[in-house]
Amino acid sequence: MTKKQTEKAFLESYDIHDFDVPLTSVDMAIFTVRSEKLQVLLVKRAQHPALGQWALPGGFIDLKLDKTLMDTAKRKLYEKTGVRIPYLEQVETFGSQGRDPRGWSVTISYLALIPSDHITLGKDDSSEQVAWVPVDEAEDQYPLAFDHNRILEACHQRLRSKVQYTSLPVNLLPNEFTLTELQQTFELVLGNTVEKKSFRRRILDADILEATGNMKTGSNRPAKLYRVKPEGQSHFFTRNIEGPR
Amino acid sequence: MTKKQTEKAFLESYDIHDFDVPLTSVDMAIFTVRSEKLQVLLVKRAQHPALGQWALPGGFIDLKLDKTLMDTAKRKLYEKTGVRIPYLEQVETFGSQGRDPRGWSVTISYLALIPSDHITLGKDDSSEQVAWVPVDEAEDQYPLAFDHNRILEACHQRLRSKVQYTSLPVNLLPNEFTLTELQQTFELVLGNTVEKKSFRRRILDADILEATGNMKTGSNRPAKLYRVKPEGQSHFFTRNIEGPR
DNA sequence: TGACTTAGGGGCATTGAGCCACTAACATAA
DNA sequence: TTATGTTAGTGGCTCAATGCCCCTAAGTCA
Repeated sequence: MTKKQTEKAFLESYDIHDFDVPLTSVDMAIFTVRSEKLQVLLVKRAQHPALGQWALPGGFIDLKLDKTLMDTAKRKLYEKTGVRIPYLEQVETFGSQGRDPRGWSVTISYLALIPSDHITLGKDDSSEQVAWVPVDEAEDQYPLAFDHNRILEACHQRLRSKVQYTSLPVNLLPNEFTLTELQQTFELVLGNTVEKKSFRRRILDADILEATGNMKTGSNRPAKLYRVKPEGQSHFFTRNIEGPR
Repeated sequence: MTKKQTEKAFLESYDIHDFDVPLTSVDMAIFTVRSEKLQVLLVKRAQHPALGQWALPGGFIDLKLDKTLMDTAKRKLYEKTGVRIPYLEQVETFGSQGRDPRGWSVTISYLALIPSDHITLGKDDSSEQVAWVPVDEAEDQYPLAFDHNRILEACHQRLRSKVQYTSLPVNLLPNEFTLTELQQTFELVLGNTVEKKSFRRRILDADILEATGNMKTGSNRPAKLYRVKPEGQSHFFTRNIEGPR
């Protein structure tokens, strides 16, 4: 018997149902900016366990539909928001004996950023109650299901941390935006102010934006409109931005 | 019937064996410095699938023994190296339909750093063949089992990236070390040279080391010995280090 | 036409890193 | 005892990026 035949025989006799394995799911923190606040999407659980509690959207891997974990995340995001191509990044995997009453479970958490003008709730047929909640409120005033408060904090922390040295917040804005809007979005995510000149120098030197020539009009000098260059999605800067002391 | 009773009933009737779930495991890249090279621990698989191929150490979660994913990682690390308290960090979770011939599978990867003087191979009773391999060789010349080449690259990349702005490499050295040894370790991990003065300024300004007063003797000026301050395990710097142009 | 508001940039001060050369402290050999 | 070689450790200049302040630009509106 060759080694290959042996492996084939092994695989034929293998059945995962014979083993004790953890439950494995995907949960995600979907962020956007609404009413000048960083907000996160929550769903009210329509099923046991934790029925009726607020939770991060998520669910099990569909072994038929999904080819990768990212597929599961994309599917969930689309079901909840109707957004197909957002910024999506894996954050951290939580797994323990007690985090789900059903037993040993593992959840892979994802961070999603979607533009504020792309929100179309209710594509989902699960008839779950869905709400956008300011992140600070969600962290401090909502007792989320399972360990979702911890997951949310991990995602929020990752977001804040990456904003220090990347251009991530462009994914929270519509296609076209002004530098002032971009700066305000940075400030929202960072939670502190940013020095205007340093910010503009940094963004423009990074060469990730292109002006669209149009102007945004108001009762003052119009601002140039920019959009992200095709390959400029996630640029890394060299230093931090800090506000005035 | 109250809500709580309903949940209890739900949990009693719940059986994970009724569902299709992915296989879930933990794999890890254990790094150390040997012969002035960054090396990684590989094991030769003693079981199907991929029997006889080199792979990263890892295995399934023991739902009885392990309370968290970190426990699984610690247990595996101890089995292979005899090290109990290393630097251990979760890196990335890989999950897909095809990465394991047994079917849909998920693996949570961990990065471990152990001091070069703590290595005691063979605590394991699995009688697997175990080897330290220079990382570059492992990546380029070893066709690892499953998607372990990709996992190794992710861990290696995470390590290199974090060395840019943290003091991680102290975990690759014995308790006491000289600044020159520390610099050499940084250079090994980074793959390029580091400017001496800048390096020392940065490390000492960070205030994460304390001199032990002793000196290391040689045929030249003795170097001060340092050790990591109790709470200085993983300091974050503000900027990058770069070698001469 | 002047007041008001936000966009955008000029230019200097400050800070931290790169760099090189210099001194310090040992062993060893003449 | 002294010269020599080697590595440890530092002083101090240069350069580049950022912080900071304030000026100008370009609109609306009364």
